[in-house]
Amino acid sequence: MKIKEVSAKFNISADTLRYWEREGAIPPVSRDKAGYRDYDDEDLDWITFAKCMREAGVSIEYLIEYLTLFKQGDTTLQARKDLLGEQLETIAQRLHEIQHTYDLIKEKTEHYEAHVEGYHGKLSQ
Amino acid sequence: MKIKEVSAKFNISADTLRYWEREGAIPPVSRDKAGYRDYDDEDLDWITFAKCMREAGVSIEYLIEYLTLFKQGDTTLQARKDLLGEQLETIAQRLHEIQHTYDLIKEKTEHYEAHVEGYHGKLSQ
DNA sequence: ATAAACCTTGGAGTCGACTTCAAGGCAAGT
DNA sequence: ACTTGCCTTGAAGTCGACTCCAAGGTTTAT
Repeated sequence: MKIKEVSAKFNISADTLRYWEREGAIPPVSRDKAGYRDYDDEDLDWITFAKCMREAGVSIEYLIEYLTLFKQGDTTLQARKDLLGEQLETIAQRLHEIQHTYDLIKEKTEHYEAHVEGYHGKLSQ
Repeated sequence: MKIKEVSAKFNISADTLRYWEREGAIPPVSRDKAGYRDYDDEDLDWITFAKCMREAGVSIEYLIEYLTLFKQGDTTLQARKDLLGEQLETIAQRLHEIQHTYDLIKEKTEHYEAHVEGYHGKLSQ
């Protein structure tokens, strides 16, 4: 799979895909005879993972750290688990913050609902 | 309330508080005779709001837009409600993304749990 | 065989959100 | 009066995460 297709499939710019790879947030993608990136299923799995993590606000640095451990093999299983656990904590916290804000805005919009109606009422009387 | 206290209370740097005000993400704070910022309850409410929103990933630009409408008075009630509704949408989406990532990592850590145990098992036998 | 549409790399540029700096004013304690 | 600590402003600097650019190679269609 070439970079443009991957870009379309994940809705991530080709530049970003190259950037992630350059930085070491995903493993190096193998190239075809022309020197073009040719993504295999494993590469796509890494992109899925990276995309999820980035969407949840996890930094590139963390991804690099995780991949670095991963490349070092089985002896880093515990370290990787710890790293993920740490992220899980952070994400859970973020989740609650956002939930909190969601509730606040929800309430605020309902408040507005009442006010705007009141305002319309005034206008129509 | 002086800037340092506010900074401590909200755990937001004084620089950031000044930055938000300068940008128009919160209303101008009145000054005492010395020219120092003196935050009143309303100011604190705005900071609470801004902090919540920022934590949920809402941009400074949005806050400026909201405050701009707010300053224009009651005629912008509907516009403000719309703006908040829009944000609510975005935040709900973000919430789901993060929830999704949370589940994924949770699963992954459990997976690791098994593997690490397996690994320990191998070692201890 | 030539153009159009891909791809490559290295490096520079951008953007949002701070953060730091420089130069200086006020204020409370000794 | 002097030091220490907090405050002010405007401007410049930083940082993370892209995003764009230049120069050039490949592939596909005409």
